[in-house]
Amino acid sequence: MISIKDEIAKILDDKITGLSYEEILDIIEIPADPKMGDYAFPCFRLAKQFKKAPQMIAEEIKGDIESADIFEKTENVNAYINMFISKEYFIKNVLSEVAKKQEKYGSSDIGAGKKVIVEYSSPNIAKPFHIGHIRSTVIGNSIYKIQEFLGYDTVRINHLGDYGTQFGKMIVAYRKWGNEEDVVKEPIKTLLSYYVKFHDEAEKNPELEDEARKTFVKLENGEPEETELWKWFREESLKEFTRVYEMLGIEFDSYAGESFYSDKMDRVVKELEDRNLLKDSNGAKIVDLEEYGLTPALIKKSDGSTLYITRDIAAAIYRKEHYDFYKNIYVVASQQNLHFQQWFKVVELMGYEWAKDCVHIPFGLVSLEDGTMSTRSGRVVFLEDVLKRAVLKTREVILERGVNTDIADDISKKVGIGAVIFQELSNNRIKDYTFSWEKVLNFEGETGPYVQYTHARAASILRNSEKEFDTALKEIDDTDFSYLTGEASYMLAKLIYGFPDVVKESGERYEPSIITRYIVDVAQMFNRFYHDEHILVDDEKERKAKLLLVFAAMETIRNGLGLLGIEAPDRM
RNA sequence: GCCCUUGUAGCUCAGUGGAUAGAGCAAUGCUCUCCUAAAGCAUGUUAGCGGAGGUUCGACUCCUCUCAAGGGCACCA
Repeated sequence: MISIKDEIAKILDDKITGLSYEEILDIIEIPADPKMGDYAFPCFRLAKQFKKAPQMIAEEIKGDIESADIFEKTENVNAYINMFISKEYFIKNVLSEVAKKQEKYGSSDIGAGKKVIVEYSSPNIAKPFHIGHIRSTVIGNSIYKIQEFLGYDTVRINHLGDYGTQFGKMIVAYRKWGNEEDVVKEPIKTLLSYYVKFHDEAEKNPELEDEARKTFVKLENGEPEETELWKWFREESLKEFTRVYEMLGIEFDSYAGESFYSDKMDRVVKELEDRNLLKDSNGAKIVDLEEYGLTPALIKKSDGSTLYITRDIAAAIYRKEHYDFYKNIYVVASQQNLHFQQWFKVVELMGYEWAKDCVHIPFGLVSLEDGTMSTRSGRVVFLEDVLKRAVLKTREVILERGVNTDIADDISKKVGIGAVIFQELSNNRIKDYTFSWEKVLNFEGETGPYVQYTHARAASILRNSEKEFDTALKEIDDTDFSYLTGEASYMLAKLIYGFPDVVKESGERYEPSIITRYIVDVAQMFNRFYHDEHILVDDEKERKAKLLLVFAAMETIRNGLGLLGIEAPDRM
């Protein structure tokens, strides 16, 4: 696709002395109101340099460029040079590009040959997968998809919380009160009940804590019995997590969790010692970070055991050596900001220049209407329940609308789950929010179902005129795009044109909501076009041109939804 | 006490220096003999962007101070 902005920059660069091509490119903007043009070049910045009033400069430059054939017209308004692009030229440019790229439209190869690791989801074994976990899971998945679309080689890592003293507790509790059948039947719930019981009992009988610690040491030392139990807990938990991942359509390349690094931590401690970074403090070993304005990083407890900061450092080193990443991304709650700042700094002090390539992508907190979530007190909303209810609600709506029952199941899954994901990815990830059933089950306005519905409408039109659309695609060079210069169709084409930049921006900022917002805009504009203009008109040339626009809108929405991890059903 | 984040319409949120600050929800009215009404259209002197200073030709956007809410601050992860 021809970059219109580049074309304009070239034209301006020929006429303006004293500004580089890049500077010009940087100044060109898109006016807030399309009535003011497709692109604008504000001249205020040039006033000092040229020692002239901005209005005059604008007038002169305008005179120099107005004859260029990509412009329909140019205007000078309050020192802005407003440029109107020739509509047919513009539309042809965009629609040809979408027709050529199709499911690849919006993608890029800027990441070619570079490896990006995305760590996300990372639930704790034997603990419920609740609504709080949706954030890392869904945001991380979308970030992975966006990076991949930008051409990066990606590795998806689920850094399971499968290690630590808690497993000593679990093993002790299981041996005391557990039973195999219950665990197999309902692993998470059962294991959690053991865990809760352990804490209750430990209050009366503190020796249990000791026993748990000793048991964890046995596990660390690879004692067969403990290892066997631990493996079993892990597998049973994973089965349950996998069920949710399947519903969400999420996969991982690696489930190397905390336990995977258990034998890789001595090396970290040794390197820290060799570099004289470790200090004794109240019997514990720390890295003092005071001169960087951070509290100390606790590497080893006074009892000699390690902490998760050490595991994260070991994991990062392993990943660098094993994958040689270009970026190492952690999609983890903002509560852990300090933790990441600390260990990124420690890795830097260890002399690893790649410390700068590690990025923490924080996100805000989810709370419930009656307060923060608490597993122990039962104040928790299970993610699986949310997904199931969304699917059920969708099914009701579908049946009301008289959709064929044999496709109802498939569609209600795609739409229901899509609604939940879409909602999650609608706002800037840093915002906190309160979970509400009413909100997650609302399907009107700026929601997933709205966008999917728009896509289904477009798909339906193309289905109804399949053969004609095929020939329109083949004969795209002969298309008369003047039929698409109406307000809604031209604005729609302009929006579609912006998709590749939107993908890049959301990739650079690790912000999926940019795409969510954008596809809502595309859907809104498509719906306006759909109402304003009849698409399957009698005139063949007009019909073909319109079909190409419908196709471009549909592809853009479909590709955008794909980047969010949401399916785009062809009918609903 | 220190550090981080957030504070924009009744509600939920967009808007990472540029032209009169935008959506959705909620409210009222209208549009299905016409490509799917999970849609579209119209109606708000709806907020001057928590507050005060400053930088800039220009600030919701950058800086300083301040208020409020959330999170974090060593042997949990």
